[in-house]
Amino acid sequence: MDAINEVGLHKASVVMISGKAGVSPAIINHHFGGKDNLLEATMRTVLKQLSDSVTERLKHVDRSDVVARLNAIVSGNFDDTQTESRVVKTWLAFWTQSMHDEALYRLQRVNEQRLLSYLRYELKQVMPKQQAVQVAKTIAALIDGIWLRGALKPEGIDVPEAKKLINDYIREQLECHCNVQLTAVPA
Amino acid sequence: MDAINEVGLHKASVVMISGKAGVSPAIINHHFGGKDNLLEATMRTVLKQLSDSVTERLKHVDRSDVVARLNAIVSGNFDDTQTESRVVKTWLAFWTQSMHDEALYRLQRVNEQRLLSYLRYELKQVMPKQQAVQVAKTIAALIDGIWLRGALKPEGIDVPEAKKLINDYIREQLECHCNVQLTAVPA
Amino acid sequence: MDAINEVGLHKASVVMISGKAGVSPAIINHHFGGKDNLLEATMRTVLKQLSDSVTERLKHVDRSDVVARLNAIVSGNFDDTQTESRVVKTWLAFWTQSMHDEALYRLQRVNEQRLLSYLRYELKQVMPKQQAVQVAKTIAALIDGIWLRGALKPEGIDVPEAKKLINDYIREQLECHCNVQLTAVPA
Amino acid sequence: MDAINEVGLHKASVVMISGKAGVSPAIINHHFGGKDNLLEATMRTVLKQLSDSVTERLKHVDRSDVVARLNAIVSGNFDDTQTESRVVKTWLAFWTQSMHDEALYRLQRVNEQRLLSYLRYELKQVMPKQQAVQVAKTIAALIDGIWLRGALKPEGIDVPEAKKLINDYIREQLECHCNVQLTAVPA
DNA sequence: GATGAATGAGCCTTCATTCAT
DNA sequence: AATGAATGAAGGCTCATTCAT
Repeated sequence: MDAINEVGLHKASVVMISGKAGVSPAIINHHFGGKDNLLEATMRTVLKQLSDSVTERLKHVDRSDVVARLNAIVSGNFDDTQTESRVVKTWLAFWTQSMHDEALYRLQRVNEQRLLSYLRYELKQVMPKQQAVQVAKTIAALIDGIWLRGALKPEGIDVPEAKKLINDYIREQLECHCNVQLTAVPA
Repeated sequence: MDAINEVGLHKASVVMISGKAGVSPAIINHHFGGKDNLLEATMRTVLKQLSDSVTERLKHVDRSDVVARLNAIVSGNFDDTQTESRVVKTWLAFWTQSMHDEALYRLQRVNEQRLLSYLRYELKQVMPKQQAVQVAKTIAALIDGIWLRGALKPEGIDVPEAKKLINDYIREQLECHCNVQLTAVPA
Repeated sequence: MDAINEVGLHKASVVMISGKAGVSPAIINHHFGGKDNLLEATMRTVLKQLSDSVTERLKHVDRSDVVARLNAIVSGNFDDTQTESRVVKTWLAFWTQSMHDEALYRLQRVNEQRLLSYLRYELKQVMPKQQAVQVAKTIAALIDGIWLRGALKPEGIDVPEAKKLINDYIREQLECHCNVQLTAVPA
Repeated sequence: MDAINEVGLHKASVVMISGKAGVSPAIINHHFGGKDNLLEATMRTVLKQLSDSVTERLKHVDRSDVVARLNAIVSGNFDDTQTESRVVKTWLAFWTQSMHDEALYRLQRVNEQRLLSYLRYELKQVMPKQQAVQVAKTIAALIDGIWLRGALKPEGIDVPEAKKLINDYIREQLECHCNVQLTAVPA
């Protein structure tokens, strides 16, 4: 990730990467079986961290407080581990690459669906399924859109602002359109 | 763009590109001065088309109908010229590359600001400046987020759904929070 | 020669040369039939100037004043037309190239012999033939050696010093070893 | 050097050179860091051999026998390692190239100065400093001039004749003009 | 006579990968 | 498990030269 951060995936040679890691280039092939697989392994780590960030936050939130749970999901997506410059650039390289690499594509797809699934689950507590699907898509798009726009700026992602914009949307969405209480009745 | 679509920017060699264009590899360097500059020139064309898509649509909308104008801007961003697979993949490669190439970065920055500027201008007709800034950011993020999520799917971008999600947000935003009429009074 | 002066023969492309000349690259091939032939034509011009420099000076010197005639030959070899940086670098490129190009080699050979011939002719007026041959070789070597050493310095050739060193040698040679008068008796 | 000998520096491609060496082209860049640096490394070797040739000969000559020491220096400059065709052509290519390559130029400059320095040191034992400087320059020019003229002939350098011409000059110079003994008095 | 557009061949260099140690 | 040396394949780019105009 440090190599990608500095020169981009394309110019991050195995020699450079192994140099930063303090090992020989050969060992990378030995362990990972090629540069492509190294990127895949790297992303598995990052995706695991993302998953952990979200589940960890959800643990500490009451299951019936939908807004808080949605906020927790959003917050997890903007965890420090995901907004560092080196991670952000690796993500973008991963996305670009996933369009031409089956293994990476599957990884990306799983992650994409997981976010939607988390969001839908919560939203369905307080609104009709069809609407929940739509709002989930919108929230997911907001997360990715803000994340992407932040990634493309040298200042990086403004995490507090990101959370504010998305959480504002969530609150308004539930206030304006739900004739239900914002806090779901416990199942 | 066809070459990027098929194998990605990295593996799209000058020979492959020139082959698709039916010319010699040398002429590409002669005219564009290298592969990097070719990508830049390509993106200039795409960005011009995006700009044209938006301005063309705005021309046919009453200046006082803010919602319609915002919808036109959104629609322009999902124009056919921007949602083709080959264009979408080129965009993503461009973004990734712009993080390590000054010339590309400037291009990307200009485009980013232009969208925000268009959105803010319209929103300020019907809401306080500070709020307009925020809503503009949210709409921009939605456009990019939905665009990105669509880009990463093999089915491509679902344009009608994209417009619906974003326009819903716009309508709700103006209905819920503006004590002004949705159609601005003519100046 | 300007192109060679700036970047060396190798990197002096036909485009660069034609640019400096204010013509199209194609015309160079049309007129000279290739880059190699252009170098040959250039050297023919330079060699003609060298020849003219010497003969012109000899015209103004009494045929019986051997020392003065030798000095004139030396002086001709350090004429302004031969000691400019652009000419000097072209000469050196020519020499290097002449080892692998038959046409250039012939040109170089003719010039080499001409100098020796001039020198021998004069020296034989005042010393035995065998000795004249040797001294001629030494003078020729001095001319080329000083010229070369000057060529390799950024300050260029110090012409007055060059002439002094060589003419000193000539004078001493004729003073020390010739029991003949320094001025030959008219034939 | 074999490649330069056969086709000249320009046409001596890395592939040809590596072919002659029985290795892959890539290893040349790996070890030397490019074709330019390979030439530099080659010349360092040649210059070291030249330096060794001279110092080795000087070791076996009495410090007080100035003529013999000068002859030794001359002889060292016409050592077998310096007069082979492949070395001679490499030298000439090196000179030509040194005019447009900073690293090569420094190398060339050091070598040039070293010869003058050696010569001056000996000459100052038997003549005034100012005169020693001049004679040193003349001897150096003779060495280079004869070397160059020999280089340009297909027969190559006639080493015995070269030494004779230069040593004759040295002897005459010391006989004619020095009111000192040819053999310096021991310090 | 002169040119601009275009090309094909070739070169230097990079780099992921292999293999003997 | 780890490495240093080495390689083969490929890529971007340059350039002398050609050709229709």
